[in-house]
Amino acid sequence: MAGRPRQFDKEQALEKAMLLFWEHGYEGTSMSALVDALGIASARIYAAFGSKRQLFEEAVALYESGEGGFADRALMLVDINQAIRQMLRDAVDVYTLQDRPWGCLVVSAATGVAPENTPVLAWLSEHRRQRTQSIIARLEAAIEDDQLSDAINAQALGNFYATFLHGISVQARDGIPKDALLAGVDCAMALLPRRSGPDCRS
Amino acid sequence: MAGRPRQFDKEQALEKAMLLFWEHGYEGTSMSALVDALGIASARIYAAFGSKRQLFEEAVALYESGEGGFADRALMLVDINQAIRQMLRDAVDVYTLQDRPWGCLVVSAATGVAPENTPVLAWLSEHRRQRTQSIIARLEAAIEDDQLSDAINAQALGNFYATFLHGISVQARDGIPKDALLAGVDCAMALLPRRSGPDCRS
DNA sequence: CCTATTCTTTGTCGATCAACAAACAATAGG
DNA sequence: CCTATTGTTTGTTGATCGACAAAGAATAGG
Repeated sequence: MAGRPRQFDKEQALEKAMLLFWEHGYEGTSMSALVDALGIASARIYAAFGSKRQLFEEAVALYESGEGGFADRALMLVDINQAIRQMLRDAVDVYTLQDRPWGCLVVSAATGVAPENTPVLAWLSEHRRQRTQSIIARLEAAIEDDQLSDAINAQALGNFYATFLHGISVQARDGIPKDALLAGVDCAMALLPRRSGPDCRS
Repeated sequence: MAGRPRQFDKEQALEKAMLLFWEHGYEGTSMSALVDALGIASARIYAAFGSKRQLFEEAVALYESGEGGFADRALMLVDINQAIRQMLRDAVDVYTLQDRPWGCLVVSAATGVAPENTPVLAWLSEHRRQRTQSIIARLEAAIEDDQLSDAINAQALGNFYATFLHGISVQARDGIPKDALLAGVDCAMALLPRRSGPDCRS
């Protein structure tokens, strides 16, 4: 191996890029904005990441391995009630962090995109659908596990929680205070009974 | 009064513009796209509407006087249960119309905007906050009216429904089928008791 | 008909968009 | 030290962005 060593921290640059995409979305983040924020020339960005699109995808991967991965982590809890509650509370936490853009990168960056960039939109949409499926799968596992009554419609309830989760992102981006969001979460949790109580049969 | 009469239908043009903004957001809709869709030169658009920004605001007003006004209309129903249910079901209806863009214009057009256009973002955010307040006000009126127990926290429950409502827009835009969304709505309605049942105390 | 007023067309403005080419700089292996 | 390789800098590409100026076309009141 030979060649001149890289003079900037790629990981550090990627994180800065992620924050920009998080705040302004895919198209809202221009190359010149990236050049300013990362402190490196555009040609270097292309050399290191290939294209704006690839840089964005790496940024999303970084997001999901960090702040954005809360849902997957919470859903691993053995108790279904704790799992869902943790997921929603973490969502509120992450979406209202003081030194980060409000809301979810994967939700926020998705809309307001010119026709030529709709593939980006579809790609993010797939991410969100995946999240919905994870929630449904977790509920089904809980029913299998006898943590939840098998009278419960996992599909419907999972869609409900996914919808609510994505709604939190919109609300957080609008600056709705954290405690207001948490109060909403408490409401939503009332729909998850322990084998009896208010349910969500089909 | 004198002068050459306008040769195109302004209302018709505005509706086409609204559909474009609905689908692609504010920045995602370029002037040239508007020129193509409206079939009139850009200078005519500026003469008729002033600026892209003003055209957008007129488009949003048109949206809210039509499809987007379902929430205000539903919340006028005397029965609180019917009002909330109607609002959520109408949301699903409007956000999944076959010949319209999926999701809500006011939610979708808001994100993914370059820094110089953040005022547009804030303006739409204010619209959404207004919607949240309408829901809370309606719940408070129902408590006053004795339709709901005064043990209910209207603030929390209103935030919950607003969050869920905005989540529906995200889900609909992702192509989640209408019946799945309606199943989620049924879940959410279980949180609105008639003076007793599962509640949402503070 | 004449003139003031309004609409419409054509053309273009400077700025910015994402992307890259070519030249220069620095390192590694030999 | 030499050369192949890779990183960096500079400058520019054609396209497109939102916005408008200027000139021509069509109507009204007089």
